[in-house]
Amino acid sequence: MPYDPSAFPPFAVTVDLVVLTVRKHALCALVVRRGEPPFEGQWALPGGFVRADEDLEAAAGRELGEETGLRSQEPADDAASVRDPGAHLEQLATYGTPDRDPRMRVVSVAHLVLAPDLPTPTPGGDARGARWASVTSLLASEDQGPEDVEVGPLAFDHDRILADGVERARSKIEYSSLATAFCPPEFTVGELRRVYEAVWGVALDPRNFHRKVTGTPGFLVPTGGTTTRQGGRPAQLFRAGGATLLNPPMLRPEV
Amino acid sequence: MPYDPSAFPPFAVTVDLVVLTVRKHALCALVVRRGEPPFEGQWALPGGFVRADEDLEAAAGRELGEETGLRSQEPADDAASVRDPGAHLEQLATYGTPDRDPRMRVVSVAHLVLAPDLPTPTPGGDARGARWASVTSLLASEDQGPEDVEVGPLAFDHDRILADGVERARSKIEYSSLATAFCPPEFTVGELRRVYEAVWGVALDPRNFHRKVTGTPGFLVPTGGTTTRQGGRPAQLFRAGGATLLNPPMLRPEV
DNA sequence: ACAAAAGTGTTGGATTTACACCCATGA
DNA sequence: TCATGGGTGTAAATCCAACACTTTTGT
Repeated sequence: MPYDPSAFPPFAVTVDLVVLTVRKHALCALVVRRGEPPFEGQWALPGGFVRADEDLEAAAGRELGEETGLRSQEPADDAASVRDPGAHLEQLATYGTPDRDPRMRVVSVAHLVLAPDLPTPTPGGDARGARWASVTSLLASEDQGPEDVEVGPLAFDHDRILADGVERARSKIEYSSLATAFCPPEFTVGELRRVYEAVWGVALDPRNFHRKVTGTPGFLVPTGGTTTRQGGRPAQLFRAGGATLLNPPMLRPEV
Repeated sequence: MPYDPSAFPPFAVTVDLVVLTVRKHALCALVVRRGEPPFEGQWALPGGFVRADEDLEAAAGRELGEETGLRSQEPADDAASVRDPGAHLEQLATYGTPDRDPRMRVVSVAHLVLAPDLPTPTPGGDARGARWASVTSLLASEDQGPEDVEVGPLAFDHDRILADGVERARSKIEYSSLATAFCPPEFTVGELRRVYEAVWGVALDPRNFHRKVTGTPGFLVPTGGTTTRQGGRPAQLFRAGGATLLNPPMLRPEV
């Protein structure tokens, strides 16, 4: 088939963001309220158009900064991760069903962001209404009654994008050190365990968990400090080590 | 930021295919020779434009059929998998670096296809020049000398897309039953083992492999027949069972 | 003293690995 | 009979789940 650059069908390309964090022992996602039709007033995932000369990942990072003030840090530049609450960013999947946007043909490249709990309850930036909502309430709203009435079904196909992102996060922390992206720069083993418990929605044995993560070489490096911010006996503080793969993987208990 | 549908930057959206199969104990990818500039005469991954009213996965399936005559079979319709050599198709990733195509801004949604070894050595269809090339020769051509001079570096960023697809296939057969997609409808345990060995490039213990795959409930279902097409003692024939997840996973030996 | 969270030790069961050994066919 | 691949048995090493038990703080 000969290639005719002037005859390609025109598409709009956007990035949508599944921004996840752990707050109060629950997995939460960032949602924004739409200011214009379609789906005006409804909640949606943050996102926006890719600019004409902008890389996809750069567009996702830009939108992330505009909505939350976060900065993604994929290649961890030296000690930048200490002074700045960075976040993990990766491409999730692309959604391009012809009628997913009633106005025009839009292909959206969704990205997944894992961020530590932010000091600001409501993320700042130029976002109109933005809030954290627990993913259980967001994902349950399709089938069951309105558990959290404030956020109904999300706009467009964002419920599915969110579900895909949550599933990706749940499976990826099994075999990688990605769960540390939910933690502040320095954290305890117990705090890391509560991340796993929140993301998976299960209870883990603290003793076995401790042995597992401290026994994997390169996964955690002790900083020397301790803290009692969780109460009880002082706990050692750790930073994420260089190891990005967790082998053997963390085992997710049966549901 | 107000939404102006008439002002979005125009993008071309394509699908590119990483079609993998196992031939003669080697993992091979389908490549086509480009007939026009840019990269005229160079080899590339098969692909093409997404039509104005076409789903992304449908576009990938259509291109697959045009290039190979294969049909994807994601939702395995009853016994269709028996009479037709189906193939596994899934979305891989999206590539949209601004200058990846010198002519215009092109965002390509790459898909991964795993297919059984086809009876036709050179895939038919409307493809000009199409051939299978071993991924080791394709991926080695960047660094080392031209091991297989006929296929040099691939056009555009297709070397990277291919590498991502191969890595996805290698990791996914660890914990899923996806390796059966490389096999004909009925196959032996030894044939399945040779798929793993070709994809991973390692040797596996035939006895332990046999116990592992036959001992996982729902993974393989015996058809009752036997074959001696590999020589030696007749081997039982199996079909892929309903189980799509392999737990505990197949362990990939250290390299 | 007590509660709470952090850690260590130990034991039984499951899984993996390595390899000895037997089975059924074609040449 | 021999080569070839298919398949079963078994013992050592390893890994994981469960839980008793000790440590160190705040109240």
